[in-house]
Amino acid sequence: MITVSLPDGSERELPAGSTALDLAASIGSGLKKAAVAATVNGIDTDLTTEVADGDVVAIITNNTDEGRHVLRHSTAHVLAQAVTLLYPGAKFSIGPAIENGFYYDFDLPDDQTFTEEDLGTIEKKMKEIVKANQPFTRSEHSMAEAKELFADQPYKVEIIERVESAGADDLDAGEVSGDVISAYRNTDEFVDMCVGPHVPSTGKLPWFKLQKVAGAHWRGNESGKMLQRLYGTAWESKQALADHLHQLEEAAKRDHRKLANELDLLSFPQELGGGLAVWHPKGAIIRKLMEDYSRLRHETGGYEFVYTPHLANGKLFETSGHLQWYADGMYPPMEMDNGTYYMKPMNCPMHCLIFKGRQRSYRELPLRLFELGNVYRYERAGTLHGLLRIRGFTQDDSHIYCTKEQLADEIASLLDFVLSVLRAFGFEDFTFNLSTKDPEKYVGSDEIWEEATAALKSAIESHGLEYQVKEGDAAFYGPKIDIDVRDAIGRSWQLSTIQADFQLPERFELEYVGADNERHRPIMLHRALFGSIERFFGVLIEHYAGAFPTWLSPLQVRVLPVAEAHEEHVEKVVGELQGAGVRVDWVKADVGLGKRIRTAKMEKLPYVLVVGDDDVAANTVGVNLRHDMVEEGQDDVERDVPLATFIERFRAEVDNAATAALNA
RNA sequence: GCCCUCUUAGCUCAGUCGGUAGAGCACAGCCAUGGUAAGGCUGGUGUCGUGAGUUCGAUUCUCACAGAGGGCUCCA
Repeated sequence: MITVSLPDGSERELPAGSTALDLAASIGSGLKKAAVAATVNGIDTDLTTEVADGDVVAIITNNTDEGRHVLRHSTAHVLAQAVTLLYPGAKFSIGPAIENGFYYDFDLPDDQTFTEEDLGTIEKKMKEIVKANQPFTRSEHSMAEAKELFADQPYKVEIIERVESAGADDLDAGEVSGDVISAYRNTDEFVDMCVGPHVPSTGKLPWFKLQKVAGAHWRGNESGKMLQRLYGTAWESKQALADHLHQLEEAAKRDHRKLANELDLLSFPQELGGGLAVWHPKGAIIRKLMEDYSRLRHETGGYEFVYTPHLANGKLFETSGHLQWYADGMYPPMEMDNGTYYMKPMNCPMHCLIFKGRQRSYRELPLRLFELGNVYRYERAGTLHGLLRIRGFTQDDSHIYCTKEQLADEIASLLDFVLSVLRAFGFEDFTFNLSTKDPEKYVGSDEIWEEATAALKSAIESHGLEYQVKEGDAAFYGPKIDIDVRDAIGRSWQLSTIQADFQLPERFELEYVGADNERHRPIMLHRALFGSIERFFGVLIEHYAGAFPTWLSPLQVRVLPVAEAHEEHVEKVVGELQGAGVRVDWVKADVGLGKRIRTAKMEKLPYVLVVGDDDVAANTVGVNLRHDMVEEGQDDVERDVPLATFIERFRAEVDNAATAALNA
């Protein structure tokens, strides 16, 4: 007998030669069923591994993140086997588990490609493999043996050779670890190189679904061969799979492109060109509110407003360096009789010209220039994505020129500012990323990088905020803080950015006169809170699922007369609401009330007021709230509310939202 | 830019194995005058993304281009 200890500290006796799976079975049949792998003395391993006397063993179950990772990875092997059966000669490269699922990259013979229809066939073949309950059998090999074993899988051989030459990287990590190559065999024909662990057999993997076919460059390199990637999702139970698929459907319903169209907010006319939007009246109301709010905050926040043109002489972008580094991302030149002009991809060079417009004193610093600046970037066709990646957009852009000594304070107050603005739009959950110097690509002295990075860091820390450091992720011109927000359904979006810049002040030879009467070079901060108005609006649509809070709703109230006889009175009600600053309309009673209510609901209006005989008599309204505004246990309809009472409540709600936003 | 897919009425989509097209919603007219999520009847609606090729004939097949979707790469 041997004795192993469990994570809770308890010990268990088992016959010698027992496996981790035997241990699970000895604890309970439920555990045996849920077990997918084990951790023995801190190392993840297969359930079929024998445990030894004194081992510390934890069973990994399928309803944990770790367990799902194992079953997703195992499902990827099933996918690879199915593809090799259906497409003889198919080469497979890598197939890791990812968040919520897995993928596998293939290179099909004779330039064959997968289409969406093939997914069904492949899925069917995978189900057969699951039904056959094939074992995952681990074996270990020397490099030479492994190359022999995978002789007809060139991508695997390439990985082995990279390991041999000690050049393996993160991309290879799922395939190989250490000097010994491990492989998992399902059948006589199918074996895949993999570090494991895996489930004991394919029968453990029934709850998966193939989702999409995509292209992917070999080794994530744009010049690498284009492989065919299949994505799938896999879960521990039928319910978990169904829940996940349901969640995806819910997310799809929030898609800002779909909602922008349905709610008539904006569109991307084909005639306009890719990645360019036109804002319709309803979208424009929201945009104007966002801009008004932003301007108000900047006005009270110590910023000076500037305006700069949409295009500029190319010489400006030579000075700024944009033409040197980002010409590909700019709209092509316009040759004029007095020079070559470009659409501006950024506002900073022009703000630098304003700084440089006259001699500056340290007494003016920090100088904060603000502009809602329209910029144009020729994003590559394949990267466009609704409002989230667009070619013409508006930055709530500011450039702050300050002294080295002012940097830390400036950044700290910026963080307060950013958070308060984001909170006004309903975001509560933030993640901070500090990007540090890329040792391969940077300008400026090491000292100034260190100082600025320390300033950014201490600003975050002094706010008691959690953050992640992204080593080497900074732009070449300075370190930065990016702020991700979490939306209503838990997705994360990068919005705000605060970037130090040591480059542009040099290139534009910006100077101020210090207290010492000497000339000094200022430090420049770039920062955007929304990031771009367009992108922020896209995220906002998805965050609220199109049901904007009342203060942002394009139309806040709709009044519905029950019958024609009430229309005259309704016009008076509407007039009174308009007088109270409500964005309101009304609809004639020539279709059924139920139908008109339904239409208003589909338009996601916060308030629908119904006016009938009683209301005309008593100057009241029936108040119908949008679903998400109804509080727990409250009825969504309240009858006989005096109009004055409704207006009072409405003003309290909207004014609160606006003032709360301002005071946040 | 690269791989796969797609583009038909205002919207969502069906369809034509090559003979110029349909549904629901929306819209218009008439009827119904109705207190909280689709009242009834009738009707109109299309350069079938753009251009070229093959063909007696192309919305359908081929190619190019544009736009979109899913990915890869990229994102100052």
